[in-house]
Amino acid sequence: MKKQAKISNAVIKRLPRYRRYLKELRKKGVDKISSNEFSTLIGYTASQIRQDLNNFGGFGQQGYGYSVDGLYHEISAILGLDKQYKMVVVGAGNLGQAIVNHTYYYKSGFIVSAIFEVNPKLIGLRINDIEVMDYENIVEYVEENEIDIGIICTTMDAAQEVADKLCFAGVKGLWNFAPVDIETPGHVAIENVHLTDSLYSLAYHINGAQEHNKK
Amino acid sequence: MKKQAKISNAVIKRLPRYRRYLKELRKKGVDKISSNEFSTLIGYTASQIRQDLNNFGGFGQQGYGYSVDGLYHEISAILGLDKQYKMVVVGAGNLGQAIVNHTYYYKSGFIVSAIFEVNPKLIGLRINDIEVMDYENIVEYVEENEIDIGIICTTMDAAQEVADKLCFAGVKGLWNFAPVDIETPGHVAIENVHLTDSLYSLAYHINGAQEHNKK
DNA sequence: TAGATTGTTAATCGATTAACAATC
DNA sequence: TAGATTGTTAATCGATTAACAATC
Repeated sequence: MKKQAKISNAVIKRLPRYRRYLKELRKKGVDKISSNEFSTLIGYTASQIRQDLNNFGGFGQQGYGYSVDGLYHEISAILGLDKQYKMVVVGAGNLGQAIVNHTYYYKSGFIVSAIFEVNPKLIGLRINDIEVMDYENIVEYVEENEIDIGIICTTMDAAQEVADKLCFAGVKGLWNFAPVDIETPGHVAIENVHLTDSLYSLAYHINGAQEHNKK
Repeated sequence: MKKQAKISNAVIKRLPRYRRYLKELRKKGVDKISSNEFSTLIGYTASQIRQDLNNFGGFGQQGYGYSVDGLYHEISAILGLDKQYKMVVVGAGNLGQAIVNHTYYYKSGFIVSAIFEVNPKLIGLRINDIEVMDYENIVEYVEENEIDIGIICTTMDAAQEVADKLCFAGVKGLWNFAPVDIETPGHVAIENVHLTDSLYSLAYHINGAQEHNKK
């Protein structure tokens, strides 16, 4: 088995977008699409689309294009969306609750199996029919239930310690919403979502662009 | 006034991170920092730090380094965080509510002044002391109150129409959480936050990397 | 002044785009 | 077969890193 060259993160970050557009096309009953047609729709160059897809294999057919349904399933498989993931949320605040609901609605393969909290007033409650458990028991739970993903919705201060515990307990990935950059051992994937940073870059674009001239 | 070269989005996206680290340093009472020390801390090369900052002006002092407090304020100003922003949230579901709370806690300059909904059961309620209003009245409200930012927490189907209305009513930027790519006229800034895409790229990193060999 | 560290130019690296041969 | 469109190599572009002169 030939070792494949590492695929750049820029490519990976485009895959979910390809998939979204393919899903829509599929819903509309479109059978095939050429890289040129796809380019017009999605806003990447046709060249980039072909390059991106060819990182994973030749999914198209010369003279014809790409099968919408076929490509949709290929990309889903590449992303690992043909598998199931067991997740725990840490922090039952507003954001934690929203994530529970959000994923509940949209992501069939991503199952939130428990929520962990330190606040005794919240422990024992059910959010979206998922139990809020005592943070004390998190390691035991994650180990026993073979949890894949930990979702960190804690304060900034607690985040790294929570991450360390989750990694120790054996999760394969962390989805971090706390406003710090979480560090994980090399074998644990990490996706930092910095909502505040996102809002700040929006603020820049609203008014910053023309005001900061050098000299 | 010399026209400045356009600053790449890669640079802009790093600014909030610089600011976060500077804020921490400031809290710890650190007065000055060299690009080398900052590099160790933040994980960018010293060269990149100096390049990034010099897009906006010479904030450092040769032989000394950068003033933590000074740089913190400079970056804040570049991002436009010395200004206030009036915002409306569209969609009072879980995500909308979480955003209201989230920004309420963290962002002093970003004020949510109303939430808009189509569901009559929610209209009239108060979330975090902010009124939930009828979506029917959104254009009038945004115009009269000179709202700067619209936050879209609707379904995929409604998102673009909501965006169009907000742009028509005069917002300067949109923060979109619906899982579609929103289009705006050139003068309206747009920041798409695709949480689902983020989760999917995490899934890829959990298991995808080694399984998709070509041929 | 000597040492340190920036600001800035030059070199390198990586990602995107263009071109075209392969092939359906 | 001829036309279309991919897969892939080559060219370009932009972003990052290295090097060093300027200067505090």
